[in-house]
Order: sequence, then structure tokens, then C-alpha cells
Amino acid sequence: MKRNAKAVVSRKRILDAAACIFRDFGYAGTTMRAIAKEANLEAGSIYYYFGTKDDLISAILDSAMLELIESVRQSVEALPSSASNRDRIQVAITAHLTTIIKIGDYTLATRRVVGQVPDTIRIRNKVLREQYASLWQNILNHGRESHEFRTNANLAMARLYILGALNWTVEWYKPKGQPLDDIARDLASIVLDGLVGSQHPESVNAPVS
Amino acid sequence: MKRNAKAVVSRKRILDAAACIFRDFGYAGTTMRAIAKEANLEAGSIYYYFGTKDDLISAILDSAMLELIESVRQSVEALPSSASNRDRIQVAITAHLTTIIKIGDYTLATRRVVGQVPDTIRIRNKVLREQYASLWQNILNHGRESHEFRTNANLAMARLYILGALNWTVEWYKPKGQPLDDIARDLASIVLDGLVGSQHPESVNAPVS
DNA sequence: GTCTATAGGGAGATAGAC
DNA sequence: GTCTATCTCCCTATAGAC
Repeated sequence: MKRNAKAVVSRKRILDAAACIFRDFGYAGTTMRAIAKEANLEAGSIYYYFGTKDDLISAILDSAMLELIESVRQSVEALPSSASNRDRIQVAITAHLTTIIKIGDYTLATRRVVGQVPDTIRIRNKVLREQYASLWQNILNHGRESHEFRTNANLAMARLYILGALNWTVEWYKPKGQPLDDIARDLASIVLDGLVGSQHPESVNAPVS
Repeated sequence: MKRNAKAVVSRKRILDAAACIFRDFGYAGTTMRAIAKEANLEAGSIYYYFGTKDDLISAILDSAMLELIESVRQSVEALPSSASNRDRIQVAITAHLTTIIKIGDYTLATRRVVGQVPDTIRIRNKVLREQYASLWQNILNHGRESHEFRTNANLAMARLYILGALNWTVEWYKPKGQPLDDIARDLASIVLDGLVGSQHPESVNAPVS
């Protein structure tokens, strides 16, 4: 059924609509009728593409995570081997931010429903989440081994801290505000140098408007 | 009706149970029957204390925010006037963490449903959220004015960044793990000094276990 | 592929007994 | 204060027409 172009388009339209509705109404609050209305068809038609409501949310959770993993991995691997760990963190932060904003409906839907879906769905998605966590942990550990970071920083906590802060951006980011690259640079600056630390020449930033 | 001790106790028991259920099932996924079961009474009885399901979630959102505001405000005001801004941030972080963990069910319920409740409820709660944001902004701005922080740090973003990171802790904190004070100190260390910055003598921390 | 109609279950809220 | 019984509404998922 996926060979048909019409079917592929409809499937994607339904998935996008579902992300939008799950984002606003949560797992239980989302109805097939609401998704159908957003996607401009009738509720019964959704079942041609997705067997159950759970299949829909599962596809949303997994695709968001896969996109994030690929984006950050590729951005970091694309760096020259001469790149500093400061560069690696900066690039990873930018890739993470850019992606979660780009697929904002999926990111927000994930944030808001991942704690409410049936266990089977959450456990399957957890594998991907752990993959992503270890991708970041490798980046941070690399920085310690190369002695670019202070050796007593708690890097497992630093990872939780950084990702928690980055993921929160989808809640307040406004497309009309500061450009995304500026935000990424400012966040990287605070992560790397802190509020007190001396200013690194590469991360000078403009005052907030 | 609140004069009766029995009523006060039941009311609190229902509220605690509701926070627990809202946390696990979201706004729409929470049923009055599930709350009643958790609170050891029947669904109809809840309506003696709360007119509607919306009254329940509204009480949870507001009480969580009020407790957080009071806790951080009191902790910071209790500092001697000689306290450094490093101390103020450290104390605020500790108060925030301690409170959101202490009322963990309410915090998690808030995190997970605040994007799904009817607009009227969210807007009323927003006033409190903004109060809390400006409390933190004052703490940060004070640090800049006293020249303890580097002057080009983007403090509005720093606030969003810090609170995003701190709030994420409720998702991964385990009571049996590292003591809360250690976590608060490590987070404060990363916020203030960054990953690269030189180590401040007051924030030496143990390696993660 | 997409529709309409509907079966079967469960929700919030109310009424009145105790 | 708390219970049971129930009204009314809306949900997921299916069946079969087109």
C-alpha cells in the first residue's frame, strides 16, 4: 500500500495532524475524530493506515527520536578531526536545537505524552532514547579525556542537565524572536563557560533584545 | 465545611491522589473513578469537595507553584546581606530542587498536564508562573549588577536554561541515588563555572558513582 | 482509499438514600 | 460526608458501501 503516492502523502498528513493533536490534548485526550478533522478526512479512514491509536503515537515517538539521533550524529561526525571539544559541543547543541524546533509538533507531543502511553510503547521507545543519551555521553566523556573540561565536572549529570535545558526550549522558542543560531551559541556559552567563567573569544554574544 | 477536621483530611487525601493519577494518565486520561480508588472512596464523594474535575487540576497546578515561590523566596531572603551571588544562586537552586522533589507528584502532574488543560485554567496559573520567573530573573540580574557574572551572559536565556534543567531532574531523580544536596551542588557548579571553567573552591564535588 | 453507520464500553456529573 | 444508581454524552474500532 505504500507504493501508491497518494497513500504515502495521506499517511504523512495523518501523522503530522496526530502530532499536532497529541501535543495539545495528550494521549487520552486525543480522539481519532480530532486527528481526522485536522487531516481533512473521516475518523474511519485513519484505520486504513494505522491499526490503532497506539500505532499512531508509537510512530510519532519513534520517528522524533530517530530524526534527532541522525541529526546530531551526522553533525558531529562531519567535523574535521582537528575540531576541539568546544566545537563538538557547540555543533551538537545546534543540531539538537535545530531538529527539535524543526519537528516541533513531534517534539512537544513526545514531551507531553511519553509519560502517559501504555508501557509496551514506552519501553520500545526507551531503547532509542538510551541510544541518544549515550551519543551525548560519548561527546562529553571525550572532552574530559582530552583535558579540555575540568576533570571533576560530573558529566553524567551534565548530560541530564544539558538535555533538560535544551529540550525546554521548544516550550518558549518563538520563530519571530532571536535566530536559532544565536540561541544555540548563547546556550553553548553558558554550558561551557558558566555564568561566572571568563569569556571565551569564540562565544561572544549579543545582549538579549 | 473546612472547619471539620475530617473534611480537611479527606480533601488533602483526594488532592494527593489526584496529583498521582494526573501524573500518570494526563488530563483527559484521569478519571474521577481512578482518583476515588486511589483516595479510598467513591467517585461521587469527590464532588462534595471539588465541583468539577477542572477545579481539581486547577488546585494542583496552583498549589505546586505557590509552594515553589514561597520556598525559593524564603531561602534567598534568609541569606545574610553579605552573601555572594554565587551563594544566592546555590541556595535558590537547592530550594527549587528540594521543593520540586518533595512535592514530586504535583510537580510531575503539572509538567505533564499544563499544556493540556482548558485555557481558562492555564491562564490563571500563568500568573503564578510569571511571578516565579521574575523572582529568578531578579536573582540573576543582581549578579550582573554586582559584576560577579560576566557581563555579556544572556541572563533571560540563562534563566530559561537553568529552570529547564532543574525541572528535568524530577524525571530522573531517584531517592536512593545521590543525596539531593550533592545534586544541587553539582548543578550549581555547572551553572556557575561551566564545563570548561576553572574550579571554584566552594564547589568541589565527588565523582559520580 | 475513503466514506457512513454503529456496536460496545466508559466518561463526568447529578440525585437522593443513609 | 459518603454511598449507589443513573443520565447523557462521546470514545475506539469495525463492517460494508462506493
